[in-house]
Amino acid sequence: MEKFINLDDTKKQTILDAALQEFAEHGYRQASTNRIVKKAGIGKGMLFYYFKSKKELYEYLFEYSLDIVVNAYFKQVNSAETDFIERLKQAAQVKMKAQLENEQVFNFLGSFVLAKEAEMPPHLQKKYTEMNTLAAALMYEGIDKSLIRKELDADKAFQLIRWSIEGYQNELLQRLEGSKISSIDFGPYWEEIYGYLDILKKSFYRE
Amino acid sequence: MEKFINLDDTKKQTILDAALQEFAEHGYRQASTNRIVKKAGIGKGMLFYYFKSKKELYEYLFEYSLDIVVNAYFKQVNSAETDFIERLKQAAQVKMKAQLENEQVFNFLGSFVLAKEAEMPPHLQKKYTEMNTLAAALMYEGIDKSLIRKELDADKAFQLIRWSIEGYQNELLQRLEGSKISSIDFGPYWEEIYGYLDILKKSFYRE
Amino acid sequence: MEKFINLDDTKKQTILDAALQEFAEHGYRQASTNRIVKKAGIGKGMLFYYFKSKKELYEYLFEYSLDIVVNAYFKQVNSAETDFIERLKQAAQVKMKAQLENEQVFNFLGSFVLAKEAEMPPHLQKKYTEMNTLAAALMYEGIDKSLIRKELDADKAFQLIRWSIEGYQNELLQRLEGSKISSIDFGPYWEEIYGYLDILKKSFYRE
Amino acid sequence: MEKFINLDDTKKQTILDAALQEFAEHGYRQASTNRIVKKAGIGKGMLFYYFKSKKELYEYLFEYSLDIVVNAYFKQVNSAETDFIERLKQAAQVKMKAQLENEQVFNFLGSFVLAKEAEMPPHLQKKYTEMNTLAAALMYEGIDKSLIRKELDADKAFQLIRWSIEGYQNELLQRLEGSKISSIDFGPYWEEIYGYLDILKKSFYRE
DNA sequence: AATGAATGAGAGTTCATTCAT
DNA sequence: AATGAATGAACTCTCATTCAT
Repeated sequence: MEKFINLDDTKKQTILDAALQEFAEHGYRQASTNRIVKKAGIGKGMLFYYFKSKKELYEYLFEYSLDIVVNAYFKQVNSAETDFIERLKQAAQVKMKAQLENEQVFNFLGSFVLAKEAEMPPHLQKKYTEMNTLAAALMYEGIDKSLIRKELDADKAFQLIRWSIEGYQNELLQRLEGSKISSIDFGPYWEEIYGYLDILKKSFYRE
Repeated sequence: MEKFINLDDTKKQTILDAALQEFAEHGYRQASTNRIVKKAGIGKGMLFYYFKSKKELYEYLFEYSLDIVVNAYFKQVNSAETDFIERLKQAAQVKMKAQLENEQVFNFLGSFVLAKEAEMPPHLQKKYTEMNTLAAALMYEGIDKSLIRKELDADKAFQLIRWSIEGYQNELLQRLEGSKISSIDFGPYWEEIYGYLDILKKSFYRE
Repeated sequence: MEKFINLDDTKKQTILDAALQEFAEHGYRQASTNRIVKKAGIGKGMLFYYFKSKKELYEYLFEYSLDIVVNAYFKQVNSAETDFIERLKQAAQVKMKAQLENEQVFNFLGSFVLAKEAEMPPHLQKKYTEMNTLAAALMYEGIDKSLIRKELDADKAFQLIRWSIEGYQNELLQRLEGSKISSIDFGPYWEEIYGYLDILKKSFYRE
Repeated sequence: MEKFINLDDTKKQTILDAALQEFAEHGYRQASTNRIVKKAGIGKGMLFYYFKSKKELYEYLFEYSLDIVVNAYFKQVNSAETDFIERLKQAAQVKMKAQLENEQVFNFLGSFVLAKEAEMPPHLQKKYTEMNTLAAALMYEGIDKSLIRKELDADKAFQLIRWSIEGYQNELLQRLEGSKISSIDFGPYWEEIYGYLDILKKSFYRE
C-alpha cells in the first residue's frame, strides 16, 4: 500500500478512478479486479503489488473517500453562521457542489452502505460512524440555541430539524435516481427546500 | 414453487429463515445458495426443486415479506386516530412489535432497496413502490389537518413530521445494531420518543 | 425390465413412445428421465422400477427398435425377386413405408450412431452390426448372379451397387433433414432414384 | 482465443488433442471440460482463459480441423489427373495418409455431423457445407467425361462411382474400428480397393 | 404398484490471488 | 517494477438414482 502511495499522482489518480467507479457500479463482491486493471491500464499483478488484496484496496478507497468528503464538504461548511437552519441550508449547497466535483467518491461512499457488515471489517464501520459524528458536531458547533422557542428542548429540536432535512434529501435522491447528476437543474429543488426550511423556522423558532 | 408451498410449516419456516437471513446479510448476488441449503439443513438439489432458480426464490421471499409487513404492520395501524402525531406514535409501536416478531423479514426488506434495479424484475420494483404508496396513504388518510397551525402548509408539515420520526427511528436502529433485538428494553426509548413527539406537537400544532 | 414387459399394451406403448421420442430428440445423455416420466404420465419412481437405470431403458428401446425394423422392413422385402437392383428398389419402397409408420423408432435408431461407443456397451454395437449383416444377407439371398456381366466379379458388383444406393439414400436424407417426414412428397425422388437404378443396370448387367 | 494461439506449439497440441478426443468421443454436450483439462494437464481455469466458453472452444476446433483437412487432404489431390476413377484412387490414398497423421481431427470432424443443428451456430454448418462443396468441386474439376460410356448420364455415373467408393471406405473403417490405426497393414486393403476400382472402370467406362 | 421428495456428484463458468519471468 | 499465465475454490443449476411412504 505504501507502494501505491509513492506512485506519481497521475497514475495514482487513474487507478483510483478506475477502482472507485468499479466498486460504485458493482458493489464490493461483484466488482472485478480484472475490469479494474483493464480500466486503469495496468497489469494484473500490479494491483496486488500495490494492495495485497481486493479488501485492502477497498479499505484504502474507503479512507481516501472519507478524507475527500471531510475536506470538500464538512470543512467547507461555514461555522460562523449561528442560525442552525441557515447553516443547514449552506451545508446542503456545499454538499451539492462537492458531489458534483467528486461524483465517483460520493457514488462509492453511497454504495458503501450496501456492503454488508459480514464482509466489511468493523473498523470501517466505526470510521464511518465517526465521520457522521464529526459531521453532526460541525453542524451544531457554535449554534445559537436562543433562536429556538423557549418552551422547546433546543437539542432535541435541532435533531428533529436535521432529520427532517435528511429525510427530504433522501427523498430527493430517490426521485433523481438514475439521472446523471451533472445534468440536473437544481433550481426547482432549491425552491422546494426553501419552502420546507421556512416552515421549520416558523415552527421551531421564536417569533 | 407450489412444491415449496405444500411443505409442512416447520420445514418451510426453516428454509425461509435461512434464505431471508442469507439474502439480508449478503444481498442478492453475494448470497450463496450453497450456504442457504447448509443453513436450512436440506440437500443441494432441493432448493432448485422447490424454486427453479435463485431469482425465483428471491422473488418469492420478496412477496412473502411484503405480505408479512402489510398484515403485521400496516393493517394494524389505527386509522380511526385523526391526530397525525398520535397515529405516527401508534404506528411506531406497531412497527416495533412487528419487527420483533419478524426480524428476518424486516432485515430482508431493508436490504432490498440496495439491490440494484438492473437485476431486479420491474414487477418487484412496482410492488415495492405500491407498498410504500399504500403505507403513505394509510398514514395520511382521514387525518385532521386543522390541528396544524394555520400559517403552515399542512401537507409539508406532515412530511417534515414524518421525516423527523423516521430519522429518529433510523438512528435508534443504528444505535441498537448488534444487540439481540429480543433482549432490548424499549422502555427508555419510548420515553425518548415521547419527548420528541411532544416537541413536534408544540411546534407544528395550534395552541 | 420383466416388470415392464408384463404391463398392459396401452401403457407400455405410452411409455415406449415417450422414451423413444425423448432419446431421438436429445440423444442419450441429454435425454431427461424427468421429461420421459412427465410425457408418459407416470411417477418418477416407476421408470426405475421397470428399468433399473437409464442405460437399461436405452438398451431395451434399442432391442425393441431392432425388432421393429427387422419385422416391418427386412422381413417385408420380397425375396422371390431375383434381380438384385429390382430387389433393392422394392426394399427402398418398403423402407420408406416402414419409416412413415414407425417414425419414432427410425428416428431413435438414426440417433443411435450418435451415442458414442465409450458409453454404449459393446453388445449393442454387436447387435447393430448383426442387424446390418442380416440385412445384407437378406439382400443377397437367392439373387441371380448371372444377370451381372460375365467379366465382373458378381459379389463385388453387388457391393458396389449397394453402396451406391446407400450413398444416394444418405444424401437424400441430408437434403430432407428438418422437413417433417410425413409431409414430404416422395414423387420426384422416386423418379430420381429410378434414373440412378437405370444407370446401374446399364453398367453392371449384361446386355 | 488469441491467448491460446500464442501458446508454444507443444502445449497447444496437448490441449488440442485432449479437446478433440473428448469431443470426438462424447459429442458436444456430453463432452466434459473437466475431463479435457485433466487430460491436457492444465488448471481448470485456463481453458476458460484461452477460450471464453465451451462453445468457443468447439468452434475453434472445428475451424482448425477444417483447415487441416483442406490442407492435408483436399489440396493434396492431384487435379491434373483427368480420369475420375484414378483421381478417386489417388484421393483415397491421400485421405488414408492424412487420416493416419491426424487421427483426432478426422474423428472429431466425423462426429460433427451428429451434433444436432439446433446447438451449432449456422456459420459452422455453412462452413461445413462449403467444405463439402469444395471437395466435390475438386473431385470433378477437369474430369474427362468422355471416358464414360456414351449411353450413360456422365454426372450421375460419377455420383454413383463416388458413393460406391465412399461406401467401401466406410465399411473398411467399421471393420478396422478399434485397431490402432498406426498399426494397420493397409497392403491387403489396397488390393481389395483396386479390385473394386477395376470393376467400376469396366462397368462405367467405354471399352 | 406407485409416488415424488430427497440426494449429491458433476456440469460450465468466474475470479481473487500467486508466481515465474 | 511489471506482466499476465496459471490456479482452484466457489458459484448456480441439472440430473440419474434412491427411498420413505
